[in-house]
Amino acid sequence: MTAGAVVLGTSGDGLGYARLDADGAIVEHGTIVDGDLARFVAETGAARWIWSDTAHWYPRLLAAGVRVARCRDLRLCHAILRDSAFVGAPTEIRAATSWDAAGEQEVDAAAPALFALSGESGPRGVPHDLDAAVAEEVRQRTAVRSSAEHGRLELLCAAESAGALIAAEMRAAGLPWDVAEHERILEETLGSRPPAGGLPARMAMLAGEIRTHLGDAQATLDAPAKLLRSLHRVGVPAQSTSKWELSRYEHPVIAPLLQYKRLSRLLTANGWAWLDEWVSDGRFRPVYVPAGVVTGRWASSGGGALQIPRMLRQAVRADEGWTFVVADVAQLEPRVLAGMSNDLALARAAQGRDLYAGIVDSGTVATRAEAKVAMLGAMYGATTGESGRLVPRLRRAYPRAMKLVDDAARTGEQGGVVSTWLGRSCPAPSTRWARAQRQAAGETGTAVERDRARREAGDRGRFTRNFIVQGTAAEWALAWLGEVRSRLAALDAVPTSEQAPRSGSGLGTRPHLAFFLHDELIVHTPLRHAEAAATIVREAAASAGRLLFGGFPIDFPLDLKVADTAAKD
DNA sequence: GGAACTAGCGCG
DNA sequence: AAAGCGCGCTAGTTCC
Repeated sequence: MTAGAVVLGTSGDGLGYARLDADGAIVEHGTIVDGDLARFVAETGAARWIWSDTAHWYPRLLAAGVRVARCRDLRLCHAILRDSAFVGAPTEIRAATSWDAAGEQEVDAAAPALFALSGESGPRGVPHDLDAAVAEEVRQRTAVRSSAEHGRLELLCAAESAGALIAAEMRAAGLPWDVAEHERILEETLGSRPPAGGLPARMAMLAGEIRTHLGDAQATLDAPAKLLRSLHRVGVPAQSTSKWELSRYEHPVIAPLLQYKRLSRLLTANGWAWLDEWVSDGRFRPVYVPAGVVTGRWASSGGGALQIPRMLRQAVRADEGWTFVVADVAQLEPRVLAGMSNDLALARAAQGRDLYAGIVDSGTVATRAEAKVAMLGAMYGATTGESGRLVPRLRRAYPRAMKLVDDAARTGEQGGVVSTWLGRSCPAPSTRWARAQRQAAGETGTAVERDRARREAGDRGRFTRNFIVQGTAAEWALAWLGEVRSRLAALDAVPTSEQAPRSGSGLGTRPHLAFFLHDELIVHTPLRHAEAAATIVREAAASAGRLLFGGFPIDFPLDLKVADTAAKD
């Protein structure tokens, strides 16, 4: 049983709390002795903690070894409710306030930014004081209750808040990273580590080869415009230096150049400098930014956590005595689309393992590759090429699903707002966009302006078309993640001898989430709990499907493995 | 000498 | 082949 809802915030010179009843009335309030937040939270026990910004409050709790089961992140929920088309009539939540501020990033638990410790809100940050939090919580409850879709909005706010907890915990725990293995990959691929400023051996060799073919010993390889001119001089009429473009030409310079670009990418994005900066004590600790993407997907800040290249995944290595459960959802977005649109034909094609194979089996297209490119085209708004050619076949086979994305595109083109399944709405178009559309419609502008307006309308249509699907997929993933988190927390702690001390904040006493990337997660688990953790990950996927789509027969099969590395096969 | 920009490529 | 959505990051270039 929970002890209800408790708001935390600064109060006077210190910290205070306020316990709320179901109507949002304060039933008890007080100050937190000595500002000892961690002790207060630990002693209060189970509650739904309501606070301004998880990134502000939670890291210091984790640093003290205190984990909470549930919270309400007022900043994140404010952003959802403020913009949601599911919140009807004008409510206070729509008024411009300091709750519109961006969140705090990174609060390093070991050395917090000054403003993060002071209890004051940061520059242009959300307010952290108790009174403001209580008032905002009441506004949010009113907004949710006033909605005809209060069930969905409540679900979304709960999932979003759970995600905020997870983001902080995953940073605290870190992703186990084998520095020696990473260095082995670097040396094998690039050659031995160069002195500062130099090029690794294999890159230097390739550079020499390329310059020979370019007939210019001084040729610059890292500046696209200059490289393009060098290529033109030796008869390669490329329009850009992108690898797709270059690979179309036959010239002895192409192969070493493409290889050089590949190695250069590894060196600059994930080379030795990256290791030095981002991996310490055997952990990669990125800053996750919940809802950092307009669709509700997470973003990350620093270290490129969401872009770990496949070739480095074998450096993700579990602690001794521990292992990973690595799982991703097969074709999450089209499955979510089937659920949103109530498209039983698409749901039937999705039943079992491979949705694209199901589309082929239905006779809609001939090959799996065609099914994939057609489905991506439908969700992204492809109009040309093979993808654009195949989309009409999907329209015939899955009219309900296709109507949903086509309608979303039309709404967007006309300047309207679309929403995800649980009620996250896309931003309204900019005033500049709207003005350009009005002028084009009134045929007052030049032909160039009208062309531009038409193109921008199409851009926005493709955005809103994709928004509903990508955003709902993000909601499904949050529900999955939240369920995994709470069920892992209920597993028994392992004996001290089997714990992972480097998974900070006491998270190393039992299986914990270690990584999340849109439709994939990694659980770091003691060997003895690996099977239980795998079962939880699977069952949580089914649970997330039911939470969003009730009894609608769409399943969410996982590619799941228990392994010591995160390498993809 | 730094801010704002582009090109290119990694991830889903 | 690139196309059609959403990102972050680095290096180079341009502009103040």
